[in-house]
Amino acid sequence: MDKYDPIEIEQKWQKRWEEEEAFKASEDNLKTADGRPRAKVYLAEMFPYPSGAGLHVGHVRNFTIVDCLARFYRQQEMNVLRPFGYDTFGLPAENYAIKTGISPQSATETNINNFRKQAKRLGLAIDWSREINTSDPEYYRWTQWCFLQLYKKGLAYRKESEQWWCPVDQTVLANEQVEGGKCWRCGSEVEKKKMKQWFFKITDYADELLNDIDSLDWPEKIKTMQRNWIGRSEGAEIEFETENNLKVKVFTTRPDTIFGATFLVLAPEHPLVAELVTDDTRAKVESYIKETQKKSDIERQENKEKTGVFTGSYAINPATGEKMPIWIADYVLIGYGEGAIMAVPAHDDRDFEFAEKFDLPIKTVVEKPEDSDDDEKCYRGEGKLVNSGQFDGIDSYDAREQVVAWLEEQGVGKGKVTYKMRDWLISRQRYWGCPIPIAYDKNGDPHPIPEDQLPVMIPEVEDYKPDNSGRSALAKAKDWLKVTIDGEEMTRETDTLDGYACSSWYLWRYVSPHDDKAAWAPEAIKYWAPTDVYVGGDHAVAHLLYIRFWCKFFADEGYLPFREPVKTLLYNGYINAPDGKKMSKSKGNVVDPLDVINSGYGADTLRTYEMFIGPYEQDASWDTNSIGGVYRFLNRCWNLCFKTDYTSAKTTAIRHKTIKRVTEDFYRHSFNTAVAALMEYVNELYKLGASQEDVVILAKLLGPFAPHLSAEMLEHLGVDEVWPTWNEAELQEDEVEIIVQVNGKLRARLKVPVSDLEDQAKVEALALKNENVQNFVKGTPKKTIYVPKAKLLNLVA
RNA sequence: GCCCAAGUGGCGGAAUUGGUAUACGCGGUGGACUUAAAAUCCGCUUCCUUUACCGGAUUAUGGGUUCGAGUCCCAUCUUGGGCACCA
Repeated sequence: MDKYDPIEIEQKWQKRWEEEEAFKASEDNLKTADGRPRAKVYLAEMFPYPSGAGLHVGHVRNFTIVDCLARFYRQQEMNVLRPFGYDTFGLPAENYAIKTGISPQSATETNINNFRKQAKRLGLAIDWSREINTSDPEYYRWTQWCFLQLYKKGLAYRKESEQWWCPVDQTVLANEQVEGGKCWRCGSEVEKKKMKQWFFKITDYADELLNDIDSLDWPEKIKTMQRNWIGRSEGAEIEFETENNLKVKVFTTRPDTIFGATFLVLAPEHPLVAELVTDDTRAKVESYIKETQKKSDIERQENKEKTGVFTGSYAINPATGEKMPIWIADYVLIGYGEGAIMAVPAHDDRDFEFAEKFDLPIKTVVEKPEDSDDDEKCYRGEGKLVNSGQFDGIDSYDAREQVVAWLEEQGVGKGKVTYKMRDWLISRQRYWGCPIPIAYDKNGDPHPIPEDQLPVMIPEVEDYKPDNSGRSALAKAKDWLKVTIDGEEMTRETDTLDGYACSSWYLWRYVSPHDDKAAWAPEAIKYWAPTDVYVGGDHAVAHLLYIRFWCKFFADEGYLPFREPVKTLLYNGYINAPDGKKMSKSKGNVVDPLDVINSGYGADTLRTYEMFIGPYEQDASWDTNSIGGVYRFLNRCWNLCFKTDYTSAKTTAIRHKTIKRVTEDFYRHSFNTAVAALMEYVNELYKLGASQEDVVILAKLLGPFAPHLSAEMLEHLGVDEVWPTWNEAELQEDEVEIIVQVNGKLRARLKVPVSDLEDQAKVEALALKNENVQNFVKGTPKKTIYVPKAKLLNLVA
């Protein structure tokens, strides 16, 4: 070989790694070759959905981040688990089946084979013996087992309610899957539909899910989104009695303002509306409710002009004894709190707007402090209470607790915490998902499928289309529908589980992927889990909240010895097309990573380029020119090893400096600057000449980014891959450069021997002798600041 | 509307704790090699002034703290993200 040939080198090493099963992980691998203990590290990317289009440059970035870390830790002689799998249930495969008649099972298999082949071309340090696939019965058997554990504890339950329904995908959606009133997958406007559906009771864990966010080493952005999603509000539930002796419960975060509550507002869907409406208001109320139902949720959100009607009934304010008219309005949402509010127009924008429009009384009960610069008509802040009976003069913030205690004494209210987060809707009226392991008896009551009858297999059908009755294509498998439990004939559930259920536990399956006795083996989970570093660029709320929920649940059940599944989360950015737009087939601006490899650049160049493109957490645009620069860099590395005679140049300091920079950059996940440091190192070696030791270090440091080239170089040099260490003492050059500033502006650079660095008098004298420095100082400086650590002298003239 | 993050050359970006702003790469440009081109190698490349040195300006804008500010503080502008009638 007289030229760097990435294709040849990569084929050679990929074949060898495959034959040697080089990245097989074992929990018995506890000691290094020379007997030192190995620490474990468990790394994973968010496993991909294997689409027919194959690998995308975004996958490459995601996988390479994990791979760089995995190889870095391997080279540091740690015991690394770096598995891989496929998230295969979902609509694309099913829609493809409806269109072509090719079964999702078979399409998925084709896609996985293609994906695996492509992933292997990247030279990933994966333990391929642990590959998992969520639509494999060996896997979803345990997804069903997980469901049954939740069911046993009452955390999987069935409830009839209004649900988001996607008319195009013909299935219900979880709240987390509705984005701005549209389906997360197909983008069509969702509707509300009343259906009996399965839920997971994630709200039982709301408090813990919220509190534990603080302790996570996750990006602040994700943590904030999760906090907002859970949306905890502290306040009170207050009961208002109506004139016809009905009780209306409301939720408020401002019980301190109860003396200012002048009317009640109920959501149009509120169950008490029918009883509150009077004969002379009935027509108006009914037409308003009808109008509201017709309006889509998007319209309701967009048009914030307040609308509403009076029911004709009154309630009594328990604090003041005053009569309060009861209204209905669509700005009050049925799904939050009690679906009803006490309106305090003086201190709430929405209530204020409503009161102005419908001419309802506005009563001030919180005094705006004199120094407040709030000039809104309606004061929302804190202040002294007024017009509030025995609470007058108390600060509104302190009054909250006192008012609640007082209401409690009278039996009309109590403190309450409310969350925006709802329970997780998991039923999907689709074929290509994990069947819910439930059957119904003659009365329609649900029974769990016994664990020894798992898995509930997905039946083969001819036609994958859901019918418009709201049932999945599973309903067409007539024989499959029948099941006998305890001698009783029953009918199977035809809904399948939300795909997010399947991905809520896969990180634990990886530790014992072929175990047929348990979802995960207790010893293996204790050794490997939790996941040390998890890398992905999607699912900030849904998936990343669900795995936390399941983790806490299974910890409570004694199956997991930890309560958070992921220690460090790296949230990587997208790679956009060269024009800065999202890559998409329709725009024709997609860069295919396999094309990049096959064009002659090879996987090492692709990997290194994607790590060099910018900070991993930022979006980046593909640059066809820049990748050439990375290829040139790897060429120069190859040349230093295979085409250059070694010299005895003085490179010790730069070599140690480079080891330090690259190592520290890995610890702070600054991959782009680590590559830059290696580039600088190579440039220096080209200038000064390289010793064999210099090239050995280069080969080792290159390992995480360009593993094939690194392996080729190490083999040639006859050394192992063990990560090098640096010596602080070797970092010092003989001579150092001292920056001389006058009034903070750079005026000279002085070369002094290292031994003089701490000698301020000597450095100062030398600086003052400098002609250019004298031009600005003109005599003796007024003041001198010397910072040897920064190699900087500042003279104040 | 509310909350958060970010603004650095022609471009992607670097500067880890307040201490040499513009590392590294792209692009551009000059040279070597070559009959020629590609590839490769060696320079230069923030802007203004200058043959050059020296000098001046510059991290969105305006102020402030400091011997010293891209970094800290205040205000303004712009961009991106999240939330959005959640009582």
